[in-house]
Order: sequence, then C-alpha cells, then structure tokens
Amino acid sequence: MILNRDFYESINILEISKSLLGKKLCTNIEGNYCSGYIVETEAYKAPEDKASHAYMNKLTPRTATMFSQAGTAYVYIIYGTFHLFNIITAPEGIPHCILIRAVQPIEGVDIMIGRRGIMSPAHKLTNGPGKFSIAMGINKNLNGTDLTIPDGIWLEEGLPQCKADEIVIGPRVGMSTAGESSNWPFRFRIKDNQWTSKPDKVWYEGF
DNA sequence: TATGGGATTCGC
DNA sequence: CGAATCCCATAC
Repeated sequence: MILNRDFYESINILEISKSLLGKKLCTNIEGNYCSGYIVETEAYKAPEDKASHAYMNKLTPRTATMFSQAGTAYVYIIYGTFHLFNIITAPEGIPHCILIRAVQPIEGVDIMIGRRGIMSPAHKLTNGPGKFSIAMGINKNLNGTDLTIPDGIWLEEGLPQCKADEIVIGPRVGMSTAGESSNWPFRFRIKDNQWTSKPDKVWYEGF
C-alpha cells in the first residue's frame, strides 16, 4: 500500500520522522526498480530551525520546494556531488522536511551494486544519505515530484510501526553552524540496525 | 560576475 | 584526518 498524503500532512514533524522508520522507499528510474526500508531520519523544522535551508522562512530558488504540499520530494546537491533526499511534511507553506539518511536494501540489490560500483561489505551499500541516493538512482530530477504517485520515487507501508524502545534518538549529523539547534534531538534510528549511518552521541532510547 | 562554504564520502 | 568537487546563496 502506497502512503497517501494524509501520512505527511501532520504538523508534528518528530512523530512523522519516527513513523518513517521501517517504511518502504521505492524508486523506478528508467525502468530500474529498487526498494529499501528506511532505517534513519532527521527532522528539519523551519522556520525556527537554524540548521534548515528554510530558516526564518528564507525563500530562494533552492528552498522553494520546501514550501510545497506535504508528500513532495526535496532533493538538493551537497559538496557538488551528493544528492540528498528529503520529504516535505506539514500543510503547504510550512517548510518542514525530513532527511532520509539510510535505508536497508530489499529489492534491486544487483542494480544498487552496479550503481555504487562496490560488492562488499554489503552494509556500506546504502548506510549514508549520499550513498543510498546513488544506489537507488535518486537525483535532482526528482526534486519537486509527488511521492504519493507510484512512479519515479514513492513510499509504501513496509514494516509494522517501530515501538518506542526500538528507536534511538540523538543530535543531528554535520551541525557546525546551526548554533543552538545543533543539539536538538532530531535524529532517529532503528536500534541495533546494521544499515544506519555513522554512530553519534546517543541521548535517549525508548521515548 | 566573483567568492566562500557545505545536512558527505573515501582514501591515506 | 584531509581532499574532492561544484552548486548555491550572498556580496559586490
């Protein structure tokens, strides 16, 4: 079952970030189908979040996508090389977005290996936001597309909802210039999952 | 038009 | 730990 717009429209971005764990992310790029379970997310809660591109509702050509309706893909390029995939949430006009940081491959593994150009170790195939974008064929062409339509990129129901004690919460990665919001506990991972990205200081478990 | 930095990754 | 690599936002 594909996730419909209702799933993304909540104003409570932290709840959606947790609900996304275990959901199935699917891509069909030029006829190549891949899928994987989402195992790590980070919330970016503009306008008050200094770490967000849309801090203080800043509107530029790049951030315009963030003000779109819930269930829209926001893909941007970092370090000139890596395409990072985000999901727009909240009612249209509120620039909430959730960065997907890692997935656990399900289908199309051979395609992912081919795109990444590595065979082993297997968990390094998709354990980072730049890595799984390469593996699943995600690129800037998908920026602004509708995730509720099963073409290009979309989400399906996937695994049962993670229980609170199966989720690890901590500060976000790469916060060098975000001031106070650097320490916000906006990073969510499935506990003990081997496919999550690099470890970090853990603040809470079981909440 | 010119410049500086970045929600990363990989190799040394 | 440092380079790669280039888009984007900002300043001029």
